Parts: sequence; structure tokens; C-alpha cells
Amino acid sequence: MRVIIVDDDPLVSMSLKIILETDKVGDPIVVEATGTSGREGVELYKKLKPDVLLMDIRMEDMNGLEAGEKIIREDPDAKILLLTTFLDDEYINRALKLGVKGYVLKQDCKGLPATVRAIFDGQTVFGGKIVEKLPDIMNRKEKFDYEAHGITEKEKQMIELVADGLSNKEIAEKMFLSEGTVRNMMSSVLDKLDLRDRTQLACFYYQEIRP
Amino acid sequence: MRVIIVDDDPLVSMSLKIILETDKVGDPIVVEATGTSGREGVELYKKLKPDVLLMDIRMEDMNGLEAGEKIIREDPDAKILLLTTFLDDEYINRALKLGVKGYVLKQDCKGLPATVRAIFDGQTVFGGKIVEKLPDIMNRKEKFDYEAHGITEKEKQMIELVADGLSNKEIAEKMFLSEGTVRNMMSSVLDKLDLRDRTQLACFYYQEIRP
DNA sequence: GGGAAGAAATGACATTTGTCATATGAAATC
DNA sequence: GATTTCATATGACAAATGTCATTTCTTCCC
Repeated sequence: MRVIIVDDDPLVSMSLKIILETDKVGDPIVVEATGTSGREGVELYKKLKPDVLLMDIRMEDMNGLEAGEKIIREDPDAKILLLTTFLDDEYINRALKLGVKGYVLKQDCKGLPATVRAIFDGQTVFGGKIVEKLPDIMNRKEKFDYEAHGITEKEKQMIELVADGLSNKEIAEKMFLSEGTVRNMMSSVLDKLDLRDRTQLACFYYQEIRP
Repeated sequence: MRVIIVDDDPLVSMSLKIILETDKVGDPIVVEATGTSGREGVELYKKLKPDVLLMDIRMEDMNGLEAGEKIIREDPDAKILLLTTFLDDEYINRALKLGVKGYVLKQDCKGLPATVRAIFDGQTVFGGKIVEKLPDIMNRKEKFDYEAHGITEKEKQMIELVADGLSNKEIAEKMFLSEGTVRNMMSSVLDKLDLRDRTQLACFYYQEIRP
């Protein structure tokens, strides 16, 4: 199996090369080249068409994601394994959309040879911590800023009850307030959010607050 | 590394065992036991606490997902690799939520040892085809069956307008009906869905129809 | 102490909403 | 042609909703 390693830091490239090449199994892993920038990664990939491309994300010149995008655009079956130091939602998200075959933290890459082989075999590999984040990343959305709209804690609670379909009377009971007070609070909330009635508030809740 | 294999078909278990054990690298893979049902898988896991548990999904007695659930509930760090013949969205979804560490098609598991080693190392592995489906699976929406609730096309349209926050009068204009008719339709819809008012209908829409 | 500010409540009011009984007309069925 | 069916419409009604002015009470600050 032929691989290429691209990392800003030549020391890292060298370490990875050693780790991979000393893993003796039937099919040895051969590091055919190493690069130190995304631009170089793209060129090397075009020239050598390796089985797997290991690439850092944060690099000068051109980062791993941009490089990966260029490569995959030309060769949609390219097998790219991104190595990264941190676990940035935005990166993971973009990497996923890109169609990268692996996204692993440098910290826990002791088993790197196995990871590379699994990718070579057509699997896709994510570092443990990353998978936990997947669901969040998929349905990501900035959380709604009640503060910015001047919504108080009680009002926020009331909004949630409305979004559960409760009537004013029911809300009043739940919150130990009089129905009249709930009405007033409702009026205030609608005014703050520039809405007309409770139904619009419920819609707003599901569309903006908890999409 | 110690693993357990659970598969309905003893022939498969045996093949997998051979594949794994003949993979000679520094740390040999030892298949400590094989089972043929989910129930057995749970027992074996409790008793032997293997590093990785390979398990089929479709099995008699107790399927791989249920078994996986039981195991992970007791040991959240359990490393379970699900092997499957088909690529069923619903299974993948449940498996993901469960916290399984791998989901690979039996077809393309030539590199199984590498996969198992990657999982042992803390990574998570998905078969190639599966990743392509991830985005869909994550925000998958089981479509709501208007038909089954006896909701007509016009009523459906009205529901969507309510979920946009329109008043009866506005809905009437949009649909070229009288406001009274809209009220009647509303009444009918609320009755069919067993709801009380338009706000509950909006909530229902976002929770059940287009979650 | 004397405000000032804010949360909670009340009452009055217009509007919206949901329900129901009933009417109309057109299409389908017999 | 008569009947049924269905979508649409109307009017009447009670309940829920949203708005507003006002009051009460507490807390906080000078």
C-alpha cells in the first residue's frame, strides 16, 4: 500500500512515516513521499496517486480542507485521512461534507497503521471523541440568545410551555401565577419578539429556538 | 487483543476467527469465544470483558442492537463492532445513538483485522457506503402519514399555513375560502388529530410531521 | 423615610378562535 | 329525476386570547 504524508512539521511527518513503515503485515505500507503544505499535498497526490493520503488540517499556504477539496474534486474516490490536533466542530462538519475517509486526533493515533489499513479497505474512520459529536454537528445551529431579546427566565419558561401546547390557564397553574399575569407576560414576550399570537410564538420556538 | 465474535451462522464466526487470528502483527488478535445469539453475546461479554465485540445484527433470539444496548448500558465504554449484510437506515441510526464503535458491511470486510485494531485503538469505523448516508440518516424525517389520519390535501395545506403562524383570516385568503370554512376545517383537523387548538396543531406539526 | 423600579395581579375590552347547526350548490349515484 | 355525498358557506355562540390601564406589594437605592 502506498501512502503520502503531508504535515507542516517535518518531524511529525517523519514520525508517522516510521510508525507506518515498521508495521509489518502481509502488505507493507510504503510512504512514497512527504509534503509540508496543502499545495504540495495536491501536487503530490496528482503525481503519485497514492492509496491513502494522510494530511494535517492546519497548515500554512493551503490548509488540509482546501487541499482535500481540490483533490476530491478531481478524484472523488481519493482516500484522505485528516489528522488534527483539535476537535473543531466546523472542521469536522466541512470534512464530512467533503467526503473525507477519516478524521483522527493526533493524540490517539497509536493505532495509525490499523486506521490506514481500514481506510485502504474502504472503511471510514473517526476518532472516538469525534463520533460523540456527530449528532450535534449534523444538526448544529447557534443557540438562541434569550438575553439579546430581553427575555427573562420566567418568560423563557413560559415560551417552552406554549411550545408544549398549554393554554394560559394551564401555564398559570404550572408557574403558580394568575392567568392574568400569564396574559401580561405573553403580551410582553410577543412584543419583544415581534410576534402576533401564541401560535406564532410556538412556530418561532421550533424554527429559531429549538430547530 | 481479546475479541469475541457473535454470529447466527457458525460458519461465519469460524471464518472471521481465522481471518482475525492469522493477522500477525505485534499484538495478536485472540478470539476468546464465539456465540450465536444476542443473548449469548451479552453473557459472553459480561463474563470475558473482551477488548472488542464483533456482532452480527440480524440474529434469532435477540438481535445485535438490543444486545448492544444491554451491554453498553452496563459498560458504556464497550467496544462493539456491528457486522451487517445490508445497509438499513434505521439500523444505522439506532446503532449510532447507541454508541457503537463500528458498523461495517460483511461484503467489504477484507480488512477486518485493521478495522478491529482501529477500534481497539479508540477510533470508530464505518463502512464506506454507510458514511455517504450519514447526513441523510441524521436528519432523517420519517414522513408523517396524513392519509392514515384521514387528513385531506386541503387540510394538509392548512396545517402548513398554521405552522407558519397565519391566522384563520390569512389562511382563508391564501386558500380562496371563506374564513368560516377555514374554521370548520380547523375544527375537523383538530378533531382528527385529537388536539385542542391551533397552537397545539403547530406544536404537533413541528414535533411529529416535520421534526 | 421617601421614592423608584419591578413583579404580580385585576378588570375591562376587542378580537380571535373553535364549535355547532344549518344552508347552498355541484357532482356523483341510483 | 331523486337522492346522496361532499365541499363550501353562514350565523350564532362561548371560550380563549391579547391589550391596556391601574393597583398592590416588595425590594432596592438615595
